[in-house]
Amino acid sequence: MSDDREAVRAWLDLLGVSTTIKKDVDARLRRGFGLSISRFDVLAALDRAGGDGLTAGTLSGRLRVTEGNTTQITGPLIEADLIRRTVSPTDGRVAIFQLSPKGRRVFARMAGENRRWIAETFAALAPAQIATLRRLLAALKPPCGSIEEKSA
Amino acid sequence: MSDDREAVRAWLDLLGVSTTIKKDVDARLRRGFGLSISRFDVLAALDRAGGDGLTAGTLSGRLRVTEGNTTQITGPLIEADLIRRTVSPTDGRVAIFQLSPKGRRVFARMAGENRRWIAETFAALAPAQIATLRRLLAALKPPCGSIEEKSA
DNA sequence: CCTTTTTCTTTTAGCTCTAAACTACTATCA
DNA sequence: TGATAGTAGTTTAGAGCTAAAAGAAAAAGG
Repeated sequence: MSDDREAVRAWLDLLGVSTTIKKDVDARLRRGFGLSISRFDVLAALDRAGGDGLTAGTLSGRLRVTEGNTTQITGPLIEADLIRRTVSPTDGRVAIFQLSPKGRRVFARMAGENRRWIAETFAALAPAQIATLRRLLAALKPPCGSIEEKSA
Repeated sequence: MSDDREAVRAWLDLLGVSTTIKKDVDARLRRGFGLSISRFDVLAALDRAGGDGLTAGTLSGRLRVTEGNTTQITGPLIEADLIRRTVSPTDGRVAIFQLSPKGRRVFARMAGENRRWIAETFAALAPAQIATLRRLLAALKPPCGSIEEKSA
């Protein structure tokens, strides 16, 4: 009963903190680089995937968004030559997204700044506390865990 | 350095968990009551505020959204007679939003269900762990804290 | 008073996201 | 092969959000 209310409070705290930090990160990325956090996430996923890039479906899975959204969000990034879109040579249905050289450079700068900002935000917690936080969050995660994707 | 990366991982965990839970809550509220989480939040804020309701500005502050968004989100709720909008008798610029009797009934049912769902989600954590989580989140909060509003 | 400034809210344009309909290509199997 | 079924992406309509411009009422200053 009373535990239920504490759970709700924890949920509101969790949502509030993540929303606030997300808005802050988004504002910083826009001011500093003219790119939203959503577009930054695309660059991050492709950078992490390496030179082969990702298919539209896999990219959508990594970003946890629908494929329709991926189509939309990649458009302006292609326009700006930050990423490139090609069709798979082995399957004409499959779109492959890769970072362009310019995209790789831009992402490197963004990622560095972003890491500093996040570190500042989390400086209020000691390393051991961050570890504890991650452990608690992991316990909450199962319902969304284990999303399988094929790479390339 | 390495701490920076741990902070980034913690941030990604935090955002991922809250996004996943939020989507789940939103889907449940839509299926069960035909209202989005955003609209539910409006009802919750007005319920909590009591019979006098809240001004548009205060409501926006509580929901942490812009006033433009409040104007938009309240429209369909007024249409459905879940809330009512009146103009302050003492200041013609001020809009006052209040729960309608129907809105109060609907919110009571929604809140009960919602509390159960949240409790289930957080059942993976013991009460002491939930307390720890809240403490850690509170430490992260300062940048967004202390938003003052006048009620009624 | 009457103008000017300030405050509160709404409107507008645009971004992010989803669900569902649609298109295009591939795989199956008779 | 050639119809049919399945899979990968795109398009579209609409919700939720923001920033900035616009509107309306109140407060301030001469």
